[in-house]
Amino acid sequence: MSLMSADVYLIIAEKPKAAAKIAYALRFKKAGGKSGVPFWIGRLNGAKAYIAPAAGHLYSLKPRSPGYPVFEYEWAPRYEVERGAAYTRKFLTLISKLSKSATAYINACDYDIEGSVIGYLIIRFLGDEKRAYRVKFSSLTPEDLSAAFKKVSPLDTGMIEAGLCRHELDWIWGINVSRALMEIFKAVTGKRYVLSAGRVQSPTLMEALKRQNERSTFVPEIYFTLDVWVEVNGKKFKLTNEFAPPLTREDSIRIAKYLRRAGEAQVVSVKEEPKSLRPPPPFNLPDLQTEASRVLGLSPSQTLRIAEGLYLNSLISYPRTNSQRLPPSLNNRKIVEGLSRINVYQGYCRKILSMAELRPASGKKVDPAHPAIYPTGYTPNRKLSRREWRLYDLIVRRYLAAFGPAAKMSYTTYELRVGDYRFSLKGGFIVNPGWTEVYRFINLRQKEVPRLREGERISIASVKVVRKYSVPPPKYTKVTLLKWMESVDIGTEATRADILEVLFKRGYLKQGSNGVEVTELGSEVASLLGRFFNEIVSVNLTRSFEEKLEMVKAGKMARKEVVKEAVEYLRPRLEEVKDLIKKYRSEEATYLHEVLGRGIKGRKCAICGRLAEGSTDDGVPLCGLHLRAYRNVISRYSLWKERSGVGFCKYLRSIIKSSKTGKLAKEIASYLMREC
DNA sequence: GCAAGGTC
Repeated sequence: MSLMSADVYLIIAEKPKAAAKIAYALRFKKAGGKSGVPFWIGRLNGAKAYIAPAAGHLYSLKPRSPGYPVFEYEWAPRYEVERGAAYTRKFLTLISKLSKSATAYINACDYDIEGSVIGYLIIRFLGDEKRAYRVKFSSLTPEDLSAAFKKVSPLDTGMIEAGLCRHELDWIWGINVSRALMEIFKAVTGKRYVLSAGRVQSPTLMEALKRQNERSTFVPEIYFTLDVWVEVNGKKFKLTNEFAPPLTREDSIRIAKYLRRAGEAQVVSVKEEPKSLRPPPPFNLPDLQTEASRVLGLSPSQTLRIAEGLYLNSLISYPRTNSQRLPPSLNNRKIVEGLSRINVYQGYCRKILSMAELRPASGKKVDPAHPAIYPTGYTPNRKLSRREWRLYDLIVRRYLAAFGPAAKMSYTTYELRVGDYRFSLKGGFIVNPGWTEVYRFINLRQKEVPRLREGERISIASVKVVRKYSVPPPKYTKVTLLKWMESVDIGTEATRADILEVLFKRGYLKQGSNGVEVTELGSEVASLLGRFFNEIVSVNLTRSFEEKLEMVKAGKMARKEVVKEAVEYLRPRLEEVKDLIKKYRSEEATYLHEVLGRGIKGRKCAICGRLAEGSTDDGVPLCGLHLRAYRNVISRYSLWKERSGVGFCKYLRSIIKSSKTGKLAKEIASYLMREC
């Protein structure tokens, strides 16, 4: 549809930077900004028009009552509801002022469900829903934007309803379950303490706990293999075994004897091949967070915060993006020229500028609203802090690398054999560092190998039987947990790092020696949630939200109906928790203690004192986790006996000594050692 | 105070 004639239009953008791009596309002029919020004036459809920015959500859901269950809420300005949201007030003030002379409203926020809600609420509270339009664009380029404004639509009711529904569902689940947790905590400990649960944070906590439990009850497998070294011209090289490890000690000794007796290996084939390593695509936020952690040791949330600062200083593009592609319209030559004014990049920039065409590498990930992260080419007009500079440097180098030539390596692979046993020896060197010259955070592995001919025989210097242990799954770090969230598609680019920090703030997670640890509180909260609100610890809650929201968007289900379903689901569970708490208070019942794992009634774990869930073969009571560790310790022994021939007591001593064995498994082994 | 989602 085209716009109806109106005297004055008010165009709402999602944020100041987007407003500026819309203004540029529509040739509007910047005005005001005295309040700290810029706006633009121009003409649209022959009539006067304003463009005013929001700053993301300006409204938020607010509870109508304390306590729980609570299903009464209303939309209110964010500065009234949230601490630290005072800055949103000036945005509302400006829009409200401009709205007085406006007679029609255009929602020009990002074309997704949140953008639909952001614009809609502003129009609902400060404008007029009945004289409102929506523009739809897939990028913020002048072409897309001016086309979008030539073909405006009525308000996108489906998207708005789906968006409102998402907010309401997250709110009623999150607020109610959080309040229930706090009430349980108070009943048990007598203390007030802030606890929380939510569709994204709780499955993440659960995942961290699951991994921790796997590790703490882990008992390694033992196996045996061979280390074979050859000697060429006085230099020793370790061979790679191209056969499955023999596993048992007995077989390994037998093969070792055979190899020693043979004394030499024959070169079966020689392969020399060039390998070319293409440059990586420019950063999206998850890639930037991963690399900033690896190279600079920054946490994902620190990276986002610093990147936001660089963005607000116009040094880099919008960082909350999932795209690994640069837009074709981007003037890369101009950006590289800009960067060449910074000394450290000058040499490499010159190389790039001498190329006839600048073609950046690009990845598979796309983002409808924003391109990959790139430097704007402006030089910093203030001194950057050390961290800012290092992150900026990482982004610039990654961007420049995208234009660079491939890195060239030369690899040599020898295939060797001794009888039926096959080995290989590989090495390589850099022919041309290519893009790694500028993105120097990559260490191309160079390894020296001797010069050998096919058919040549070389002497075996040594053969050793080595004992190996399998390793537990790795501890999560902030980065790998964030990647897990990404892999199961919960949270968004903009929120994942913050939600992780919430888990730390609540005291559910803490930074351990080389990764994330779940605290006692974290694991108790997780077990409470699993007992009373099982859905909230699973990623399936997000999946079911997505299905419902799709239906709301398509008009197949009403928002009210979806919300009602959630209320009907939650209400009885919340009442149940409330009743249990009452019972606990009035009758001194021990149930909540039990739920919290500090039971009074019943048998207790012989090792940690928690309520027992089972017992050993000799009838010793154990809690759930120690029972799991016990089963692992017992069941692993047959394999150890088969492969190494050790007796049970020696086995226990070995697993107690091994760094691979989990803490609880060690406790069980120590307990069992009493029989030795 | 509590969610998750935007962004200064």
